[in-house]
Amino acid sequence: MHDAGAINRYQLAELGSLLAEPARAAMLLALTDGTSRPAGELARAAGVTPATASAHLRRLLDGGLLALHVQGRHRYYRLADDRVASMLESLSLARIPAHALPTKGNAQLRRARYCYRHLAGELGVAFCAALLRNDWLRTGTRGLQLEITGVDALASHGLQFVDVSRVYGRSCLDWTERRMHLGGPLGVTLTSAMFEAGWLRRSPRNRVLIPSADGLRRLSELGVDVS
Amino acid sequence: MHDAGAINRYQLAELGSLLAEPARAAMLLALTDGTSRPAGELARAAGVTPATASAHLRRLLDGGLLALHVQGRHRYYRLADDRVASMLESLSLARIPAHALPTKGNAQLRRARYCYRHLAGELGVAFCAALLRNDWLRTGTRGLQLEITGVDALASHGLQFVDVSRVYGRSCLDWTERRMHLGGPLGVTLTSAMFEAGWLRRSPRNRVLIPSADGLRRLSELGVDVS
DNA sequence: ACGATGCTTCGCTGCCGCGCGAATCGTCGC
DNA sequence: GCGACGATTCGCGCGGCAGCGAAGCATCGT
Repeated sequence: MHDAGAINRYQLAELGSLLAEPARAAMLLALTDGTSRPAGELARAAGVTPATASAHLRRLLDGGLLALHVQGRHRYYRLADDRVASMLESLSLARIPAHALPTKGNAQLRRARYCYRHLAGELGVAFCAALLRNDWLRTGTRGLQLEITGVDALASHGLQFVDVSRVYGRSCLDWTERRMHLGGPLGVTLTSAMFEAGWLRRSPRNRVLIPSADGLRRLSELGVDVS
Repeated sequence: MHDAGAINRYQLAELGSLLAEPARAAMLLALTDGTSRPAGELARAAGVTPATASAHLRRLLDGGLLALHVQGRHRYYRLADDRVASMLESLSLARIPAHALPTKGNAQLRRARYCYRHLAGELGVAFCAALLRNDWLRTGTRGLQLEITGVDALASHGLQFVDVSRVYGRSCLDWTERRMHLGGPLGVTLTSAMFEAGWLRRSPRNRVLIPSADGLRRLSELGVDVS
């Protein structure tokens, strides 16, 4: 008996074999932005025929890495949950030499981007830091939790969202910043609220998030370093 | 050109195939405590002949997951760096159902354990939280950094260590706590200092770390919640 | 110098699984 | 209903690789 809760060799090997095929890896990477995509599109993304893709998708589904949503004759696949997403992010990080991280270019992507439906990048890190600095976010037993004071502060600056007293966040390591930001259900909730408040909008082409002038002003008022 | 810094499908698949074999997975898991082990021992741990183990170890070495230290006729393998270790930790986390995480039993292991040569578990999380709460730890551009005030505070409570002005830490997600603690070179340095100060000692059998009464008192004085 | 020990390399066998085309199932549009 | 379309299942060929035993190489002990 050793390390209850720890993964065993067979579970790790099973997980590895799910990643071990370039076609499956491509599918997973195509889904890291949190979108749901039909099987045919994933087949094209992976560069294999629909028949082959179907077999791969079945394995990923059985392996618990994907979730399925059936709509008419389409079958939409997405990452099973945000733990799978952050696993993929951390794997990405693991394979990149540390000195290569602060990439030139891609300034927009470094600035603010979508990381499985929550805000990441410099702005995401700064937002999370501000929440912590003001004691609006605390680490409870079940994850990161927004304090009442935080809810009030965000609301007073025009950010409206549902009751988050039972919504928990997770710390998510950022692959460009190598610093923590707010993920999990709480991160998704707050990011969605920013969309609705017009603070942020998505780029149609990639994972870049574009803050509005109003959004930046509001964030700045909340103590977020938007420089 | 997309997502500079992100892993591509072939890199992810290569990484996956390294994990995909139970024998290799067993070897990696046997090394997650940060030890170096000779090839023969790893062969026994994996349940394969030395010949087979040698081939596996070569692949892991070429893949950048292991490092090698030759001493006489022994060849000692260890995890290449702590990014590999935290990658393995995050993979473990990904495969464990959320509701199963707060495991009964293994109280000692949940309490404090070795995570690739730094302190993890409840005590690790609480220690990191205290550092952040007192503004002794800040997130600089190159990683987590200890402030002068933090160095002084720790020193005044009897913790002695080398100059850490250029030693950076990384946030490391904990698989029992699901919360951040301090890893990376800085985490290793501080944990080593705790060993030398007699605050902690290792269990000979597993990854459990046992705090001394004096260590708990010192940590408590530093604002760490040791309850 | 000699055998014992730890580890690697070589040659071989067997098996797993990827990829495709063809066929099948289910749904949508007319 | 009927064909068109998305997706899955089936059967087959082929490549890669895990596993072992035997042999080779380096080092330690005496």
